[in-house]
Amino acid sequence: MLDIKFIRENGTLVRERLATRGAGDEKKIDEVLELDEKRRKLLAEVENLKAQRNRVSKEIGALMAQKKASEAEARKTETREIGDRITGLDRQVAESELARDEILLRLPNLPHATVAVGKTAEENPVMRTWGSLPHFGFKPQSHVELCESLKLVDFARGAKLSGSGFLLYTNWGARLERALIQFLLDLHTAEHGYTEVSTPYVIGRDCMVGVGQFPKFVDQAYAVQEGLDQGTMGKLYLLPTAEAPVANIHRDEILKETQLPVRYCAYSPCFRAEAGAAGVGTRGMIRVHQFDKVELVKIVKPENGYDELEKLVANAETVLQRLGLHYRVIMLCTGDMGFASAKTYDIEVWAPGQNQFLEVSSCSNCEDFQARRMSLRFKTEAGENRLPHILNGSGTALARLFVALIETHQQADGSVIVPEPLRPYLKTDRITA
RNA sequence: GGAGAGAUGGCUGAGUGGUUUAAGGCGCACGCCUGGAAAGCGUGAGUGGGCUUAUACCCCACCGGGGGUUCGAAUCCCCCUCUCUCCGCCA
Repeated sequence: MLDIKFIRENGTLVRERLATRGAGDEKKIDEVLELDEKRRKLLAEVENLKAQRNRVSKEIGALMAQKKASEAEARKTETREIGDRITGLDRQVAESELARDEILLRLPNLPHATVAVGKTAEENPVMRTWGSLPHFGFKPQSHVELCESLKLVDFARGAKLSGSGFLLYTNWGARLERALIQFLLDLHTAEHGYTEVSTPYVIGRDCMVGVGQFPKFVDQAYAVQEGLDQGTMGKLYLLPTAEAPVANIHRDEILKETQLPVRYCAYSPCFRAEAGAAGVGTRGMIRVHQFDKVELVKIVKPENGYDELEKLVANAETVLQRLGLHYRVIMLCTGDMGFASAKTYDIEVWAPGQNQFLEVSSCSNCEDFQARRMSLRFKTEAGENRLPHILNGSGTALARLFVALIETHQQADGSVIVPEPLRPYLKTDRITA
């Protein structure tokens, strides 16, 4: 959420920056300012009345204590009407506040000044590339073929259990998935200084609002209904990413400055309805309704936000380097950035069987956009409460990592060589049929 | 799922309609005292919002959340959430 005070004082700037996203959000600014103006006007009015009522009530109390009942009665009738006016104004204040926040909650974050301005993914600048295109002395198979021949994933039965977009990993496939999860968690905790957490997979509405998933993207979430009681319907959601619960761990708290930076990593499955994406890259494991991911979340002082973003990306890159996978880092341009982010780098890994790069990580600095939504602050040494920057990044998403890994390390005989760092977890150096 | 108890500031713990402007204690910060410290004494200290050049005044709101009664609610009434104890069920 953007700071209403900032919008008030920098209307032009806000409109310009929002316009670079190309979604027309800047048109909402006038309306927000109007509602805000209205709210503050009504608020001043009602607060004066409340001050007046407080004074008179106190006087009545004093009169009662002095046993001057009739005088007290007179003051009561005199002020009775103030209460009605207050009730009416209170309602109007609440209405304009609600209307204002309804818009504010749907306005995306302002892109950082260093973000490339552009409309679509075509305009995302490539920051760097690591490794090189793998060479094969044969025609590389796609992960779908490999999964079938090596019996790593049973696509048909996954669909039987839960519909298309759900995977049944089998035998070495299941073990490889588990090995990857453990490798990633060990890497980020032991070497990168993150504290591991394991969160509920079913989370409340407030978590979703806090990270900016709601109210705008409700239709992308799976809502959980407890039993058949309609009263509980829609109160809980399957998490779309561990970012949602993890970033909210300190919601409504004031951290001590010395606690920062906070660094968490968490494994979780991620559930995405992918409404409207039917038919887009649905074959195989590239776009599914449920996938595993290890997520990294940082809460840092604002002045360190962008240094920490670079480090976050580097932490995620380490994963691909260790696994010997060719990848590139791109910066999302203003038109392609996510709702809550001020600056995002995506890491894309090369998938030889697809002959394309696949997004396996998205690392963002959301600045204070989420912190404001969830009322997460920290107290400086000087005693001032400030909003921290909240960063998140995948470290990394698994289904696509799985794809790139088996496609890259496949051999002419149809087996897959297991990269060195995974061998202690998988207890084998080669996956064969 | 059933029965009961509870939710008050950083913590503890009073407060059942009006000097509560939330007592007292612990802890915290600063000052006095001291050679230094402890003890003692004094002062201060929450969150959000409005007004404002201002983190200065002043004002409003906040005692788990939401509604209601009243001139006035931490206190009375209704609904909800969470925690604890016991019982039942259960991996």
